[in-house]
Amino acid sequence: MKRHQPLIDALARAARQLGASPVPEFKVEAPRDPAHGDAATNLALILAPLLGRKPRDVAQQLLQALELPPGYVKKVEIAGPGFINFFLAEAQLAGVLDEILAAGGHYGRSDAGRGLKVDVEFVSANPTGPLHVGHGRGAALGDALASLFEWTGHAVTREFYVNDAGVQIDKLARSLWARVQQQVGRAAELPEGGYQGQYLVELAQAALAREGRAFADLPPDEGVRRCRTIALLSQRAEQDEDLREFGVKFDVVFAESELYRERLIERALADLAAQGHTFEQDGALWLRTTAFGDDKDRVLRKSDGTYTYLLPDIAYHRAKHERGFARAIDVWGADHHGYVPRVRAALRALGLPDEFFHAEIVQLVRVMRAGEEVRFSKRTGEIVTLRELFQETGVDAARYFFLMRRGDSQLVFDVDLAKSQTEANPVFYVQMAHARMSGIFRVAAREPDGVSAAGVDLSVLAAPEEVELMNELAAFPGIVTRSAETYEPHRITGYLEGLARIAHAWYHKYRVLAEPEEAARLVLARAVRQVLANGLAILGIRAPDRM
RNA sequence: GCGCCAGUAGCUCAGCUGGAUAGAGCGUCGGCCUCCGGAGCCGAAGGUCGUGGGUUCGAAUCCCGCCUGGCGCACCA
Repeated sequence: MKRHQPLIDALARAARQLGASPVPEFKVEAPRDPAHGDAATNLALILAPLLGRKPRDVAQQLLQALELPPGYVKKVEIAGPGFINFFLAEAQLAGVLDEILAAGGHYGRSDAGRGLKVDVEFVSANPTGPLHVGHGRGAALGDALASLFEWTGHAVTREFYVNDAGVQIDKLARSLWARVQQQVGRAAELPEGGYQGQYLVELAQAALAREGRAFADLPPDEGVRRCRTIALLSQRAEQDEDLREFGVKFDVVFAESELYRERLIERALADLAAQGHTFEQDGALWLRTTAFGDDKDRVLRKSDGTYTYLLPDIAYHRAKHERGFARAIDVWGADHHGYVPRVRAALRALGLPDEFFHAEIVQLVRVMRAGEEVRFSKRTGEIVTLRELFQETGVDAARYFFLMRRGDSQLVFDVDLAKSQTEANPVFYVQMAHARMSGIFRVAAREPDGVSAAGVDLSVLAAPEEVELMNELAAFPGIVTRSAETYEPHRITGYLEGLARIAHAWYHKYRVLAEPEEAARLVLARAVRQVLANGLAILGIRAPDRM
């Protein structure tokens, strides 16, 4: 049942009695300021112009017509321009605690997604080098989004796409071959736009050590071919290991080469052509994406006969649809955002529904250390790798920092703050709140899960901080739903910081153990601990019992 | 030039399917340790919400113009 449903129903009935038919949409929500009660509605403000009366008069009449279940509210008042504020009875407020204890690790889950199959593709880094901090942000965000969809009742697949068939891999292979030659003292130059990172030097040394010096004397074609396999496997293995340690696990790793092997690319091309969406010009084959919302037409097959990247991507997304997904969500870096309209247009051309494809764009990450920006550039070989970052800050802090800003705002990652063990560090602050709640049970020598609300008088939880806590706890399921709907995990971090703040203040001001309110406060402490843990679980961050 | 994203406190950012006095953290200043963890808590100062219009009873939030920054505008990926 939706929160405050009895209130919503009663208000709607009252509105009908005043002659509003149909009843317009109105809100019942928790006011920002606790002094405005536990729930407030703008119904009178909405109704006033329709009824041609002043909002406060309408509010007055609504209250006269309002019939609520007995014992539901403690106090009702008309405030401001015509808001109606409700102060709920303690027993009503405390109902959320029963709910949380009963649901446990499921509190906040919903079936809003009705089992819809969703594919979340993220990271999808080219296998041409180590993962950097930008990939880390994509990894944290994609994983959290996937988790949010699970929490809202979707059937989720986490997917990684490997570009193992493009020209970048050729460059990588030839770069490695050049490094091999250099290792044996030959003057070889990296190819134009090749990969300059130190990791290829190390890989060349490892390859020579394993294959022997004869490896460097292979014919160039054969050597490059071998280098391609060596580089691909080694880069993929390293990326997988980084991701594993970062706490991200993929259900599917899909290789571009599979699209060729399965002839999905030719099929996509043939279907597009058969439907008359392609044309030839200047020796190339074009897709008429302008007919589907793009601002210019795009080349599918270049005049040299090779395909552009767009075509495999079309085939790939269509394959996702054919695999049964109702939604395909791609987490992409900001440098790819211009690519969205043409993919969308192409999928329209193939007749896929518009809501099938969603690209979530992640803006760039700047790393700050000791007040200065740490520069990184893949081209010059100087980079901040994801691994370096999370080894320094810890995985929890890194994930949290990547998630605490909206994806479409640029992120300044303060390494010193992420490492600090103080209240200034939000992830520490939230985890500390969980540890403190756990500490109460440790001192009481009780298992948190053994605490029950049965037979406990929860109406003694009447302190302002306690009312605020219960309202905050009750808001959690709505936050999860909204966060999933808007693709915004940062709503969860913001919520957790708010909940932690109230929890710390409550903990500091009131004792739990050896007080007359002990039984009720233990119930509250368990509920707070549970919701903190659930929120952290969505983000893939540990909820420690002690720090 | 065109497109996307952003511009909110000294700094980093929330708030954006319109709602009450625009919030948090950092930093600054000032309080609080017999007491479940002071690894914490409480308070103060600090804002023309880039800017100019518009819609509305009501705009940080919606619409339009302009300014600034990032990214993108390939027969690259």
